[in-house]
This record gives sequence, structure tokens and C-alpha cells, in this order.
Amino acid sequence: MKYFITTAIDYTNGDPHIGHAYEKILADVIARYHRTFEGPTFFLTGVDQHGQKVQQAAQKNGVQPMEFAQKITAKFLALWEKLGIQNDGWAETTDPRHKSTVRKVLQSLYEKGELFKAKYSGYYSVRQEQFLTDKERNDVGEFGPEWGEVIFLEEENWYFPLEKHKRWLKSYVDSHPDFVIPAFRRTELVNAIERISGDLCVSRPKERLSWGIEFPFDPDYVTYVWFDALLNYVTFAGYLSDGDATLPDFNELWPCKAHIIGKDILVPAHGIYWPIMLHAMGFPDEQLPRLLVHGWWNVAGAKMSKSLGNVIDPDLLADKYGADALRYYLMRDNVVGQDSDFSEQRLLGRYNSDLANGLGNLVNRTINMSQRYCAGILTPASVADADLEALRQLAGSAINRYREAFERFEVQNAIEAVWELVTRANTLVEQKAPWKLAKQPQHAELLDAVLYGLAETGRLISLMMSPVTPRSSARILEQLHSETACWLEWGGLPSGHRLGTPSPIFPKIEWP
RNA sequence: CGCGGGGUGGAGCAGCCUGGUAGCUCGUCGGGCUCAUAACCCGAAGGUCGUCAGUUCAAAUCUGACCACCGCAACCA
Repeated sequence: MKYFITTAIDYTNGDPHIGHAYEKILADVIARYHRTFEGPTFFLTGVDQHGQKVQQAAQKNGVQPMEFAQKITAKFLALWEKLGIQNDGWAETTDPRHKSTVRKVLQSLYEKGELFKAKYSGYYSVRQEQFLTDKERNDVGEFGPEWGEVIFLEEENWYFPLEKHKRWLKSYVDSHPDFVIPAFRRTELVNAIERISGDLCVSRPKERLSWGIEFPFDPDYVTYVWFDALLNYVTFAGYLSDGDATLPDFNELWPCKAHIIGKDILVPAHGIYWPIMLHAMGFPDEQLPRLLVHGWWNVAGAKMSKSLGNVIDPDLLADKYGADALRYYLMRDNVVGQDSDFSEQRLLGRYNSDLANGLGNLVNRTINMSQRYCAGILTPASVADADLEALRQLAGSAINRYREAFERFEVQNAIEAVWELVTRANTLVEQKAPWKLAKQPQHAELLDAVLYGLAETGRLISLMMSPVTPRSSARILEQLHSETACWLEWGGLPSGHRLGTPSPIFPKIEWP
């Protein structure tokens, strides 16, 4: 079995922003942790290319939907490359392999009697191309001018029954407390399940929307975008792929350990539609995925939105401060699940105080002293020293806390555990003052022990930080001449090991 | 009486589920060090943990009420 983790697939009707980046970085950090320290991992992310909004955005730009979707897709891909997102699978909903699986699922649900055709009539906005409900009525009970021409329309569509699975979903969620992480998000879902009524319309007549996956048994219709998008989690894991060698072995991956999603798409898409879909498709309860729900990045206390014009561009930030600095800030300054406030000043503050002054300086002074006092050649401790022993003990407990935090998706706590070690190592430098020991030949062994302890601590720290700051960690390990070892225990550096040349990894950046 | 979230030293946040000396980063003040990216280390000041009441030997943490704040049309993680 592989550790299978996914993100939501991003809708290709607009450019990526900091929220998209945060989610992918979070998933990437967790995936990298597992890949490095736990075992085979499969990280899937991608883009959602179908649907009305994409069709509309394309029209607005005067291009075909496919062309538009591909253009936006390229932007996402370029950003993930820049941010160091290391995904194993890439989901595009226009991929023929995906279309084929979606059709197979539709066919199978149809044969099981889980899809039915029915007429719906109601008020329909021609401009917005959607049916209106009472929610859209304004104070005086009318549909406002923003909807344009509103007509009464009767339309036949395919429906997926939700209500008949309501009782099952309720009992499933009740008996699986960790279906939704963090726990408080579960409350919202439980309330929403109580309100389930009616069925989900999963088709759109082609004359109204052509940009989607055609129904296999009714070519006048395309699939509703969520029904199409949610299935990416199984199709790109190899579900019903008939041994297609370009896709993974489904049995190796499923069930997914975590779908990482934003709080806005928990209800109803991932918390209601998706488990009911899987249930209807025949997945047993123990084969359902888990949902890891993250919060939003606000800006100066306000919600980030295109209309407010306060959208943060991760691409610019990565250029300005480096991908690792951005990754570090987003992971360090946020409790997974909660909202956070984005501040560039704070990003810079974190970078300077934690990465430059803390970790970067520790590594730099360690290698420098080793080069200066023992020609960069390490000799493990041959003398007992209480401070060194304490550092070694702390390294052990930090590793444990780090691993436990990752198992609970608490990336922030994992980082804090590492930083305790950074601080402790810097303290040891002051306690032992190697520059003094170097002048006292009788303390040569203690000096060796201290320098070894510092280098080894530096190795462990950069290893532990490698999921978060992969490129910087690689550079640190390179300077330590310890490029390959992933040994997360004390003593990875052998006796006689020769360190490299020190060079600042995180140069300090002044606020303009 | 709609749903949900948070209200913790100057700023930003953990802790709350599983009650028991209030923790972290930044900032301020004092001291130390000189290996290092003017970085590092130590110490100090600063909090009645929104308010009121309850449970308890003990409440930031559990219960109830109240107060002000944020999100729940669209864009959208």
C-alpha cells in the first residue's frame, strides 16, 4: 500500500492565488514527509477544467473552452514547479482517461438504478445560465437586475438520489469521528446532513452547456461539473482503468488517506455528494477517504476576493523571497484548519528571525567553527558532557514530537518541535564557547564532541525541515556533505566525516 | 432564539477535546559573548486568559447566560 494524498483540483477559470498555493504546499509538505521518512507515497493534484464558469470565461476572452482551460492550466503547472510541488499524479478533467472512467461510473450507476431522469421547472436566468431559487430573490421578493432576463423554464435532467442515502451518511459520519479533520468542521457537516432534501441534478442539457463530459447513455447531456470533478480522486488513482499502464494500480492507493480541501467545499461537495457517490458506487464504509479541511488566508482581517482587489499572488512572493520562504511562512504561521491573516511583513519577519537568524546562522557558525578549529573533520564524542547529552536527548524527543505532529497533520507543531532544537543548539554554542576550547589543548576532545554535536544537530534539523523547505534543506545538507542520508536518528554523520564550505543559505532581507 | 468561527501580556498566535505553576514568535529594557548572516545566549518588565454565574479541592480549559467581532450572494482555497 502507498500513502495516498490528494488536494482539491483547482478550477481553471482564473489565475492561481495564495489560497491555491497554500493548499498545494500543505499537501506537498505532508507528502514529502511520508515519502522521506515513512515509505511509498502518491500525491495527486490537478485542475478542474469543465463547467459553465470555464465556458463563460473562455467566451469572454473570445477563445474555445479547451484553449482557455489549457492556458490557465499552464499557469498552475508553472506555479507548482516554481513552488517545488512534487506531485506524483496530475489530474486534468479533460484527460480522455478521466472522461472514460466518468462515463463508466455513470453507466454503472445507471444500471444500478442510482440515476433517474426527471423534469424540473422553475425560474431561469438566461444571462447567468442557471435556475434561480428563492434565495436569489431580493428584499421585495423579486429577481434583481443582475440576473438579466428571467424566464420560466421546464427542463428534463438526470438526477442522482441524495435523500435516500441520508440515513446511511448520518450513521457513517456519526460512527467515524475522524472522517473530517479538524473535529469542529464535522459539526457543520452533521448539521448540513440533517438538511439534505431532494436529489442532485447531475446533468446539463448540451444546448445550455456543451463544455463537459457527455452522458454515455444520453448524448444530449453533459455531466454536472462536481460529479465530474470529484471522480478525479479515483480515476487518476487507476479506478476502472482496465490495467492502463499510464495510471497507478488502484488497489495500491485506495482508500485515500486524506483529501485536502478548503472549508468552502466541505459542504455539500466533499462531505455529502462525494461519500454518497462512493457509497452508491459500491465502496464499503471502510474504503471511504478522510477529509482534511483547511481554513482561509485573509488579508488585513478581510476576506481575499477579486472584487476587493486584495488577492495575493504567490508567484510574485516566490520570486521576491524564494519558494522555501513562502512555504515556511504559510506552514509556520497557520494552524491547519483555522483561518490566518496574510501579511508580507510577517512573512519577511519569519524569514529573517527564524530562517536567517535561527537556522541559517546556526548552520553557518557550526560549519565555520568546524573548518576553523578542526579542519572540517568530525570526531564523535569520546568524553561525557551533560550539556551535550541534553542536546542529544532533546534531539530524540524533538524527532518524536515531529513525527507525532505529522501523523496528526499538525505541520505547525512539527516545525515548532524542530525549532526547539535550533534554539537549544544555539544555546549550546554559548555554553561551550568553542572559540575558547580551541585555545585550550586539554579540551580538544570536548571541542570535537561539541562540533560533532552541532553538526549532527544541523543535519537532523535540515532533514526534518526538508518537507517544508526542500531546496534550502538540500543546500544545507550539501554544505554538511550529507546529501543522501535520510537517517532520522542521532549519529548519522560518521567519524572522520568532512564538512563542506559554509555559505549563507538564508541571506537576511531588509524590509524596504 | 438560523449555521459556524474566534475574543489569551504592546503586536501576532499556541494551549482548551483528555481541568492542576499561562507558553511561543516579534517588540521593549538590562546584561553577556565574539564562532557566525550587526547574527547568538541569559535575565527582566508586561496577562484578574471578553463579562457574569455555576460545577469542582482546583477552570484559559467543563456547563449556562450575556457582550462586542468575523464568515455563510458572487469571485473563491
